[in-house]
Amino acid sequence: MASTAAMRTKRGVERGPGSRERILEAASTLLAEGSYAGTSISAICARAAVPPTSIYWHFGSKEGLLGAVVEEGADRWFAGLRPLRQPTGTPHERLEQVLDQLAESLSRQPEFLRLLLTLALERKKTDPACLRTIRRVRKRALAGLQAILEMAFAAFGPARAQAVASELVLFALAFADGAFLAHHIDPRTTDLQRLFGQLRVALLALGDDLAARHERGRR
Amino acid sequence: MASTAAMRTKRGVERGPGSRERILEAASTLLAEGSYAGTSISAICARAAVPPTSIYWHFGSKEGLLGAVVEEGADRWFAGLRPLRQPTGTPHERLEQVLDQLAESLSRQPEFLRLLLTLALERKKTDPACLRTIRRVRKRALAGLQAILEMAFAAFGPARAQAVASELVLFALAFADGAFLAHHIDPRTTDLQRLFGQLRVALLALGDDLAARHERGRR
DNA sequence: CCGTGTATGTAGCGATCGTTACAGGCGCGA
DNA sequence: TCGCGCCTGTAACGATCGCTACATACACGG
Repeated sequence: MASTAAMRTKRGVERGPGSRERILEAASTLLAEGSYAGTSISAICARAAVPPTSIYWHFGSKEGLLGAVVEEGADRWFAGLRPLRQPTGTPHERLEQVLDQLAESLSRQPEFLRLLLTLALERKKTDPACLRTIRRVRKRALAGLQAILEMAFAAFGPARAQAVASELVLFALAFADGAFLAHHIDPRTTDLQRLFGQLRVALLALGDDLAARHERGRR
Repeated sequence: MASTAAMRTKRGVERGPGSRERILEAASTLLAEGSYAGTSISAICARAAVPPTSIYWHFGSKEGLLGAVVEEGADRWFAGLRPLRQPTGTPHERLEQVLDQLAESLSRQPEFLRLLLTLALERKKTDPACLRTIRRVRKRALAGLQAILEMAFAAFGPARAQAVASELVLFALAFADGAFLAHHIDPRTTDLQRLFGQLRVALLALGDDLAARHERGRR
């Protein structure tokens, strides 16, 4: 039943030779390079060196496994992000530092991102729970991005910086997704560094544009 | 064999009550909202009201059907794009007109785009033929986008406009992909119009930035 | 009328899918 | 030593997968 995964005690988790973690790792990898329907339980078993029954004991079903992969994968992914150093200098320099760190963090663990994008695209009708998790992860990413942008636009003053950042955060995330996708489709002709450099220029221009418009609106 | 689909004569195609087209349409729809592995032949048959043998007669295999869907879907998609009117006015106004038309054209037939993105994300290891087609479609889209951007930056002069456009075309496409994805994931909180408006400001700023840099490099 | 080629319909192939029943190994408290 | 709960191993379930052998229906040139 559904309670099996929840009722695991400390002792049980400690004793096992990490089979649960191996399953999650294998499933995460295979799901990221295939699709949900295209990733079979038996393939996950083979990769994790585990009998099918172990998967069902830990996660109850294939859907349950997917949920755990997304949920715990998100935790691990956010935990793996390098904490950002406080940027210094002009807004231009601040953005450059901060976007460089971001791009590096993103390209360091692309697997989970690919998994999320795949799931978001393919699971239109089914599994609202998974979609909810995806949206939650996305919200968390947006919050992180917003903090980054606020740092970069801090020269505008805190209130203005926050307003500008919240306006631009969706733009930045959409672009980051698209750049990631382009790199996935055709890594040879996709220069991520140049793209993120262009993003920096674009964000600065958008920030100035917004600031000017706010200024004009205030009078 | 593989020759079955190729050796269809004019007469045969004319006679059929459009079963081939019904299959393509059904497959395209189902593939776009599911995944390749998750879309079964029987589901396509049910939707197209066609026996499985018809699919195999027309396309030889599931892979063959996928290839035809992508190939002919691309043709139909490009054919369905509204021909762009020649923009007028300042670069700002030109870009606005041209991006508005583009956004409208994109949102009018999102199905094929979703299909392409799904396939691009999920089919990492397998099927190089399909990936090649995806890249070709992408190249065609890039060429179209480039023409659009050249129109918008025509005020820079033809040579400069072309240089600027070829620099920015990857940026624009990445952003368009990302915006499309964001809208797919969470349509409620994604304002495509605003995003494309921001893209316009960003492209103009990037164009100016590039022009200034070229100017500086020339001296 | 017959023969030919195009396209559909019927029935079922072996393989694999997600899942489960059930027995057994293992480490623990009693 | 025993029972008990955690976790693994064996074997198989019914369903569905992609695919095919084969017969049939229809339109045509001869």
